Amino acid sequence: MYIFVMKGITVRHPARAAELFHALADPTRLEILDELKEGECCVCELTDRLQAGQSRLSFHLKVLKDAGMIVDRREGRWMYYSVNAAALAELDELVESFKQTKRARRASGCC
Amino acid sequence: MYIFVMKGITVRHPARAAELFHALADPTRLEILDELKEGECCVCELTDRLQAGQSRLSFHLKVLKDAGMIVDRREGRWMYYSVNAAALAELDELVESFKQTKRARRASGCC
DNA sequence: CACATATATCAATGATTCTTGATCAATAAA
DNA sequence: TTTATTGATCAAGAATCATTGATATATGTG
Repeated sequence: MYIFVMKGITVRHPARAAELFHALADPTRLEILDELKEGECCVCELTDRLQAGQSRLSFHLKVLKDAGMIVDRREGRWMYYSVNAAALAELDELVESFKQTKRARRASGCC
Repeated sequence: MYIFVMKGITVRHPARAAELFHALADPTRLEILDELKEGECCVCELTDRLQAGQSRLSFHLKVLKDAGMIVDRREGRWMYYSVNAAALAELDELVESFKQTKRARRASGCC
């Protein structure tokens, strides 16, 4: 489960990295993020735009929130969600980590 | 299922993006990638390093390969796997896409 | 050819995830 | 205080995913 987002903490934590990627591993959640990147948005608005049932949307918002991808804010009876910039930075860092230290492995002789 | 990796094709395809992220949403697969980023590697070597059973490793390699994250090459009886640079570029592009067009949504009035 | 090795695939099982509809909690308005 | 609205949570079922052990498919060697 998501605890906090901090620069540099993720690369050596496959479980946390997997959680973050899992949050992104669903078309509905990607569509939610696609909406949220335009700015903060309430659930009812997302329901309209994504043609998704309320509990289904709520489920996916929870996954995204638990992973730290989005944050919420209550205003009256509305919940407003928005993308968490820190998580985007964390994602960047993770993707960068895949590219590091590509040194030559010994050329021949397996196992 | 994965078909091909091409710059620019993914951002508007949530199903493809989800497949790519799903491939990364597992600690074992992240550990595989962590090994592969050091260079091409055969399955038996991964089995040793990751302390994972052969069929389990084979399963995860297939998921990564189907998603286009890695490529394979046969040499004699060994299969060598390595990271697919094009997929890394695609990932970069996807993460970038989360940051685009953060224009202000209308300030008040929900639904 | 017979045998060994490396790896893929298959089948069964258990675990996790997603969807749906129902209910609950909080807030606001009449 | 009753009623409406927004959204979270819960329970059940379906779908997907991961693990394991067994078997199949190369490929190479004697």
